[in-house]
Amino acid sequence: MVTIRDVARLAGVSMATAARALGGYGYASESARERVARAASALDYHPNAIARSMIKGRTNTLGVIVSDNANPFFAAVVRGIEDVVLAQGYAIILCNADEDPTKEAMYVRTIRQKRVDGLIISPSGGGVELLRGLLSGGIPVVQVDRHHGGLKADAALIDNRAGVRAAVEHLIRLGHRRIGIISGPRRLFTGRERLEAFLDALRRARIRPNERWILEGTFKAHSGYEMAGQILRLRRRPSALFVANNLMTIGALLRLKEEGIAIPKEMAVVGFDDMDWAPVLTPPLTAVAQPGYALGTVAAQLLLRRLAAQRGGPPQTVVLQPQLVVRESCGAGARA
Amino acid sequence: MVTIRDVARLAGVSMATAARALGGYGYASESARERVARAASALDYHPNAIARSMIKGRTNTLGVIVSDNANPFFAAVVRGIEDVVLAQGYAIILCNADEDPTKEAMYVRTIRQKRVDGLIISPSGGGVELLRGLLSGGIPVVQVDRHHGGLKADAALIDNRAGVRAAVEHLIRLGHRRIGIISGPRRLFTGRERLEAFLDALRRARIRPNERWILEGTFKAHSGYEMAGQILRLRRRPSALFVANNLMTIGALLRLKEEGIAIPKEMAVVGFDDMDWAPVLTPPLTAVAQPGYALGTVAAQLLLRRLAAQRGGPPQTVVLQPQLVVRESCGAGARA
DNA sequence: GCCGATTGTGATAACGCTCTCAGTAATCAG
DNA sequence: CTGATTACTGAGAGCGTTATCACAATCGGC
Repeated sequence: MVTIRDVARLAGVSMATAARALGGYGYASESARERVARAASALDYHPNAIARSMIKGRTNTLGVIVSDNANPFFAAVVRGIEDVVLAQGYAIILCNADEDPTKEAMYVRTIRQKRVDGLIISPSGGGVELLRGLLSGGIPVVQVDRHHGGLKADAALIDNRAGVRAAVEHLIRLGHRRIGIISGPRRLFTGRERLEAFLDALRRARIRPNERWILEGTFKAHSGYEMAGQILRLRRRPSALFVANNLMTIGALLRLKEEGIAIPKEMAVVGFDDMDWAPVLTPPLTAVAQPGYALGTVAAQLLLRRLAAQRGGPPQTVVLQPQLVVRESCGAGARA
Repeated sequence: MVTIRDVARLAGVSMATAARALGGYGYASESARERVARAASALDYHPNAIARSMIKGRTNTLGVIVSDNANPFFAAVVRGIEDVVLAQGYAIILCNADEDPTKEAMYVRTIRQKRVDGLIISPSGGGVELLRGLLSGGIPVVQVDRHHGGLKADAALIDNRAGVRAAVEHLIRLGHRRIGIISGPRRLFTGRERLEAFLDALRRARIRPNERWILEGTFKAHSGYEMAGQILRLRRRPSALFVANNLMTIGALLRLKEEGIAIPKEMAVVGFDDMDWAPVLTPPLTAVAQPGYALGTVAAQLLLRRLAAQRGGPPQTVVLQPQLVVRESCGAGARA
């Protein structure tokens, strides 16, 4: 690999001068500048960012840890982060932790060793000490989508409660009283929050929740399929079903289809997290749209702000509002 | 940030000994090892991977450049790459080039400056010189999904032609003669290849392609919507439509739905790239399933092989077979 | 009691760059 | 013509590791 020393030699100047000419800082005569540039391109010189990081104390790299990039929601978040951060010259290291605290911890350690300038993480809820370590080591951390109460770090969140409430109230408004839920795992922040909001919404309408209609899934498509099957096997079924994330909604819809259940007549369905394909379903799916891409951009902006103003101020939380997109899977809508 | 020098000082040994104790190489007495370990954890020491890379000449980091991580296909590819590569201790830097040669070039440069150990790229078709530069600089490059003929680098590809042929032959077998296509941009490898394979398949069946039924889209959902609209406006319409990627299929299906076209009766549809939600559509969508995740794992393995055996052998190409998943959107299928 | 091997230790030189500092030559004010 | 300023240059320190040496201490074999 060709170094700045080689460039300097070919250009007939010292390393220092070559560095100044290439880096565009300090003095360098026109002729020196030109000879160095010519030498650099002749040798196909590419500055070593590693060596530069060594001195500058910054890597222009950010860590991003999400649970699963193959989930369209997180893919959108990641995309949002990247778009914002790119303009400031940062690259991102992407990690999929699969909601596994061990894997997450491993990644946090790696990320830290690589001396990223900052970290955006969707915490699984496991050990928070490592993240605290990052913060006290001067590496800003921003939480996305979920947040850990005990961590004094910025967060970009979705108002899950408002989204769930809108969905459930929509069902109630359409006359549903028997409402079931396929929720996420309790150990996950979003899993808990959406379930609690669901129960809250029922309570508010003076509807007593039926335990048999509350099923805890894993946020994976397969579990949506399974849980929907369980609900269908009940003698007394709910008339409406709220599914707490995108993947489980696919599974649930598939099961309902396989069992020949008419939507919304025999079972109304609302999903959490709207997807591109929701309007092409028959009937089009009513869903709570989460602004995933925007969430990523906000998280990135929070991080950039921290990076600009060294360790300034108390943790900040930005909450984005989801939007209930009413289509026809609950009985409402234009062509219902 | 605490360095190995601080650890050494606290443990009462030299830097060299501390490094040996921590790194587990060379000699270090039991007592030294223990004192160093204690000092390290007391100080919350995290080794500086940047400094290590400086010496070792490797960063344990790989570059991944795709067109858009928000596209589920690429998200799956990225996920596949990461899963394989993680086991070998590599982290990945993710870049979205948006099929933009300028952006891609910028990323390749950044990636190179960061001295990644290797690069997996889905090339947009723009300048290939930079990639050649990487290769001649000793940094292995693996192409994924697309490939550039003029680049002597490994590639992991999908057999687009076979996939398209299977889709078109399926339509023909069901009696369709008037078949349209919403293709991808000609400047992209996959765009060209799928269109050519489409024309080939028609030719093989002695069907003369109708130019009005050949529409070039952008591989984005919106263009699927637009192009489907154009087809519907024709006086003489095709009876079947092949859509060359996942996003455009969503757009096209939406348009067909909005215009009240019955699938498959008024228009049969086959999509390229199967998606989780394809079976929940009404009717379930027939599509060519691309093994995106597997493609990522294969690309990663090719890269790891290059990294293990220094610059060994001629470029290798692995071609994965797609699979036509027959459902009911073309008129075939169990419940057609 | 000496030799060679084994075990343990600490200086110190890299890695490739940036940045400070000293020094030279040229320019300019007085 | 002197002293100060400006324009430019190169030597060299240092970022935090690893790797190479030289050297000290211990030990077994004769």
